[in-house]
Amino acid sequence: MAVHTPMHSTVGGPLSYTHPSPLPPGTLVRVRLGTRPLLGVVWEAPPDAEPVPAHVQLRALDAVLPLPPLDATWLRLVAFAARYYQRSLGEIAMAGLPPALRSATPEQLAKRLQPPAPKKPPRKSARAAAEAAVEPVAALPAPPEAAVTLSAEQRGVVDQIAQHPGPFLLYGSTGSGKTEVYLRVVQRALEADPQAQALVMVPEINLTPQLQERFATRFAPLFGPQSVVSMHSGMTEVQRLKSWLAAHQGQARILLGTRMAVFASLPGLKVIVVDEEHDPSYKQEEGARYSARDLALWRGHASGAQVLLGSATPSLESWHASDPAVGRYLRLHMPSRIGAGALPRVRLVDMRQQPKRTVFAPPLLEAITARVQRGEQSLVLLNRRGFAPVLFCTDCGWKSDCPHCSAHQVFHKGDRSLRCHHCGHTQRVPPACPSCGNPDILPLGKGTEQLEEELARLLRNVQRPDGQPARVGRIDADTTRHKGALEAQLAQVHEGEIDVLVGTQMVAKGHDFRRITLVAAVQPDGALFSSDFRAPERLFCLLMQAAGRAGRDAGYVSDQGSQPEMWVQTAEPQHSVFTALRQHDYPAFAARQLQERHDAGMPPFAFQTLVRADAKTQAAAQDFLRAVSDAARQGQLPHLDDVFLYPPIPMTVQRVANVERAQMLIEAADRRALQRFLHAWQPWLHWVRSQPQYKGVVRWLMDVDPLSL
DNA sequence: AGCACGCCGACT
DNA sequence: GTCGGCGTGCTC
Repeated sequence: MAVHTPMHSTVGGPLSYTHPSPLPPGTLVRVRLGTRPLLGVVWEAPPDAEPVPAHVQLRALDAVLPLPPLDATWLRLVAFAARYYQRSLGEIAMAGLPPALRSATPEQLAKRLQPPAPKKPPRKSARAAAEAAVEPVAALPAPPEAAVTLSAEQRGVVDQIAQHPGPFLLYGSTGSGKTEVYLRVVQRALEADPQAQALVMVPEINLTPQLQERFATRFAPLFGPQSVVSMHSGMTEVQRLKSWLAAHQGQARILLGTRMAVFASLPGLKVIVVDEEHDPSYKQEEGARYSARDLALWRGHASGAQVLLGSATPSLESWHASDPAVGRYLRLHMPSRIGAGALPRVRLVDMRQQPKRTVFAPPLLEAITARVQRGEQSLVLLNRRGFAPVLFCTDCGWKSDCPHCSAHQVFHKGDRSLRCHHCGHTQRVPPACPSCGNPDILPLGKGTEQLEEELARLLRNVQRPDGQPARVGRIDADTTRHKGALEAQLAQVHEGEIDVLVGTQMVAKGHDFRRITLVAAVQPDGALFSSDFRAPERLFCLLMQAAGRAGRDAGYVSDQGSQPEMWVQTAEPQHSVFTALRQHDYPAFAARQLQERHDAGMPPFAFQTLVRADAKTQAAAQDFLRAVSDAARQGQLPHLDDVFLYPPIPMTVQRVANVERAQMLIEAADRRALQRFLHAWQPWLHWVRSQPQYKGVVRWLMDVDPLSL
C-alpha cells in the first residue's frame, strides 16, 4: 500500500507503510515520517513505481480516519495536477485537503461527525443571516424568485447547455444575466439527480458572499438549508473543514469557492461553473502553480461533469478554443444587458494634445465636475497606489531605491513613509537627501493618494445639487488593509457619500456601483509598452470591466438624462486596445490579438513553461539555468528538438529581499511534447542543484503555463 | 521542506 | 563546563 506525504526534494513519489488489512485507495490515514505525524492518503502504487529499497524498514500506519475514502476521480485529478505542474503528489494532495484535517485525530474527527446528516437547521440559517448582516453589499435585494423569468436569450443558452455535453464558454456582456444562467443550469442538474453536486468558482473572496447569498436564497428552499457551502482562504480552518466534510459526504449540493475549491472532494460532481474565467486569480502564483480554470476543465472531463466558463472578456485561450473552427468548447453568446442601461460611450483623450505632465485633461475634469453637480458619481482608476512611485533629489539625482530590491520605494504621504511594494521594507521619509543633504526632494509620478488629493483641490469649489461640497474618496489596498474596511467604504459609496471615487483595479472587479455614471482611466498606457505579450489583453479586459461599472442602474441614468461615459486618457489613441474598446468590440480585439499571437507563435498557439532560479547573485542564478539547459541538451531528453530553450534573463524586478532572480522560457508548439520533456528534465534539475558549484542557488521553480513573463 | 545530528565559538 | 551557530543528510 502507498501513502502520500508532503515532500519536496527528490523523493516526490508515494511512500509505503504497513497495515494489517488492505485499505481502499483514497482512505485518509495518519502516519509518521521521520519524527513528524502527518496526514496521508492511500494510493495505488503507480505502475512505474520503484520498489522500496531493501534497507528501509517499513513502518505501520498510526491510524485510519473514520471517513469515506476520496473517490477515484479526486485521486486522478491530484495525480494529473502533480504531474502536469511538476510538483510532488503529496504537495498537491495536501493543497486539496482542508488544513484542519492535517492535525485531526480519528477521535476528534469522530466527534465532529457525531451529529450525522439531519442537523438542526435553525443554527445554520442564523449563521447565514449573521453573514448577511456583516456584509451590507450582499444585501442587494434579490427579486422575488417567482418574478425571475428568463429572457429569450438566456432561455436559448440554458436550452443549449441542456443539449450539449460542453464544455461551454458563456460570452455575455456585463449585466447580461450570466448568474441567472448559472443558477438554472445548477438547478436542473441537481433536480435531475438527488446525489448530484455543483461546483461554482469565483476569482475573489470578496465576491463569494454576494454569490453565496444569491445561491442560498434560491436553493435553500429547494435542497435544504445546508445545501450551499463556501470554501475560500478568508474562512477559518474550522469553517473550511465543515464545508469540506459536507461536500465530501454529499450533504452539500453546491460548493462556492475560489481557486482552492477545484480540489474539493465532490463525489457527485455534475456541473462546474467558472465565473469570470479570464481572471488571473485562478492561477495560483505561490507553491504549486496550478490554473484552477484549466483543472476545472480536466476535472469536468474526467468526472463527466458539464463545465461552464463565463466571461464578458474571455481569455484568448478560451476564446480560441471556442472558435467554431476549433470547436473544443461550445461558445454561447449573450449580448444584451438586462435591466442595465446601454454600454457607456467611450471617450478617448489624446494626451499628445495636452501639455506635458497633465494629470486630468480639462475636458475630463469638466465632465467629472458636471456629474458632481448633477449628483452623479464618478470613478477614477489608476493602477498605482501610494502618493508617488519614487522620491528624487533635484541636486544629485538620488532616488528612493529599496536597499533590498531592485525597485523604488513608494512614497506614502499619509504616514510619511517610504515603502517597498516588493519586500515590504518601510522607513520614514528622510527630511533631506540622504546622499547630498539637499532638503529639496520631490515626488516623481502619481499614485492614487496624490490623485485623491489633487482631485479634492480641483473640485474644492464644486457643489453637489444639495449645496454640499464635492467629496472625493479612495479605495485601494492601503485604505482596505483592515478587516471590513472594504465593505464599509463600498457602503459609503452606495450611500452616495462619495462623489468621486479614486481607486486601483480592485474597484473595477465585480462590485456593483449603481450610481456611477462616469469611469475614467487616467494613465493606462504603461501596459501597452510592457514586454509581457498578455499586457494588452489584461488592459482591455480591465477597461471593459471598468466600463461595465458605469451606468448599471438604467433607471437612475435615464431619470437624470445623462449618458454613462468611459473616459480614457492615452498617448496612443489609435492603438487597437482603445479602438476596440470604443466599439465595445471584444471579438474584434480578440481576433486581432489572436492573429498577432499566431504569427508570433505565442500562446494559445504555443505552450510555455518558465524556469526560475533564485540565488545570492544574478550570475549564480543564470549559471544554474545555463547548466540545466546544457544538461537537457547533453542528456538526450525526449522531444529536445520540439522544445525551444531561451537563454536565461534577469527577471523584471531582478532582486527582491536581497535575492537575485533569473528566469528562462521554454516553448513548444505541442503541449504533450513539452510535458514529456519537462518530466524527463525534472531529475536533471535536482541533480544539477545538488552539485557543489551551485551552492549559491537558493531555490528553483517551474511555472507551467505562466500567466506573466 | 522539516528536523535531526554534529562539530566549533561566547556565555552562566 | 554548556548553549547554540547553521552545515549536511535523511525521511517508507
